[in-house]
Amino acid sequence: MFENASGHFRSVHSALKPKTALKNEGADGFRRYLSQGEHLFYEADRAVFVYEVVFGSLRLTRIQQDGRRHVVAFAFPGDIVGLPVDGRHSTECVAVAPVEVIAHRYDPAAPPEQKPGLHARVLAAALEEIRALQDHFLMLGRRSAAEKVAAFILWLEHRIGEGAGACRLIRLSMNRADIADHLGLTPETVSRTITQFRESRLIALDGAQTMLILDMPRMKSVAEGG
Amino acid sequence: MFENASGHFRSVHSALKPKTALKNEGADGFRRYLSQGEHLFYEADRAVFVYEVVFGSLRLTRIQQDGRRHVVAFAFPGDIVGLPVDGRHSTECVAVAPVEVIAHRYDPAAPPEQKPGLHARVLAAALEEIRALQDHFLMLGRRSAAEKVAAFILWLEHRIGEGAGACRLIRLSMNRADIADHLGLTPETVSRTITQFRESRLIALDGAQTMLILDMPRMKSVAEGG
DNA sequence: CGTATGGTTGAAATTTGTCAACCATGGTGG
DNA sequence: CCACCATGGTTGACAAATTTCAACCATACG
Repeated sequence: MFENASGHFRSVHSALKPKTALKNEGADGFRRYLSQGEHLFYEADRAVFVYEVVFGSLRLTRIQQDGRRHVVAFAFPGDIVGLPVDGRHSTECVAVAPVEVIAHRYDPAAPPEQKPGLHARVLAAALEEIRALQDHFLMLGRRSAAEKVAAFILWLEHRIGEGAGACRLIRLSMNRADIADHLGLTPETVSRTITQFRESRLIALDGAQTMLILDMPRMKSVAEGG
Repeated sequence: MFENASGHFRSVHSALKPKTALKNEGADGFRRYLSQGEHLFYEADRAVFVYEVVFGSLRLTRIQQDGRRHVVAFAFPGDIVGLPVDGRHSTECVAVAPVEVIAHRYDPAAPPEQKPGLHARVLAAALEEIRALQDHFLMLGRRSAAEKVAAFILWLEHRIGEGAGACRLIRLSMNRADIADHLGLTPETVSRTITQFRESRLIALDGAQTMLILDMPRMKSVAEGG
């Protein structure tokens, strides 16, 4: 259950900056801290704020009538999430790891002169997100499971990869089901594909969440269907 | 070949409004006319204008290194295409039917006060496009070919459907390969699926490009995996 | 009327999904 | 401090769906 998440991150940060978060509630640029599993917002919520991710990982999800879920995107530090469509959020947003965001009160209908800096950033974020979504299409379109998973690993590496000697280290904050719902695969297929990558020494794993890319060039070639 | 497209639409419009198109070249709000197969812009072109579609159908495509193609979107009257990312077009844009657009000189970095109306419209278009792309994800994610094609037909109906007695008429301006590359399927699978729909009296066809939806409720239920 | 393009159909092969069982890990409670 | 349990992850065998490759048909245009 989400509710019993350890919360140690949250307590740390809440302890450090609780007054900021509380006293600025409703104002501009205040911070919010989420522990794993907590919602930042829900689909169809009235959108009052946009959020700048400072720390952690978020998952943006849309759910269909029949219950099927689609993970539209993952967000990492530097991203802006919560762009409104017709004044509402078009996805739900959940922390998949402890998160810190800055909330900015934002109304796309308001005159841009009012907050020129924020307005420009939101527009840039929107245009950038369009490209990211288009990139994601190339990932979902007629591609094999191996190509999809390799492309996803490379994208993650690009966003949150850490150096590790000659290799690159990725800490996966999302689980296999999240990845599957992002790539249009089943968790079983994702798992099998990762196993194949491990058996062919493309990657190494330490537990399920820590991945080491052993051979970047080959990973790139797999992602491109080589 | 694109080059030998009939051009009769173009000639009509060029004959009617050639001076407007020419004398306003470089200015704001001038019109452009394209015949089938002509490019409005190419991927990675420097983006100087955004285009408001007045008439016709456009196809937005991204191409991968290995030559595989993805149809990111189709655009119809009322849409705005050509939103820049980092000052460049992120897709190529081709007319799949004769097209009329209004070109607006647009620089996202310019102060919004300069063209408040256009700026607001572009932002709204960007936010709307994000939702449309997210919707499209639900279409590409783990869904059967029948669900994808049905959802696409319903979307087309919503955008360009015409009344036809109790039924709804759609004039498909794109070919089967375009649809396939949009849905992440092969042209053969698209064709087979449409044939099934016809055989089960969900739709009727007049040639390959004119489709009549005979049973909207059932079409909706197929799109949702019913 | 012939040709080219796009569309359709068929049969076989491949991939992925499904269902089920099993394993690993980490947090909880004894 | 250790055992247990729950969750998520992995693996296997089978079924289902889609792709592939090939041939054939229809339509529009020269």
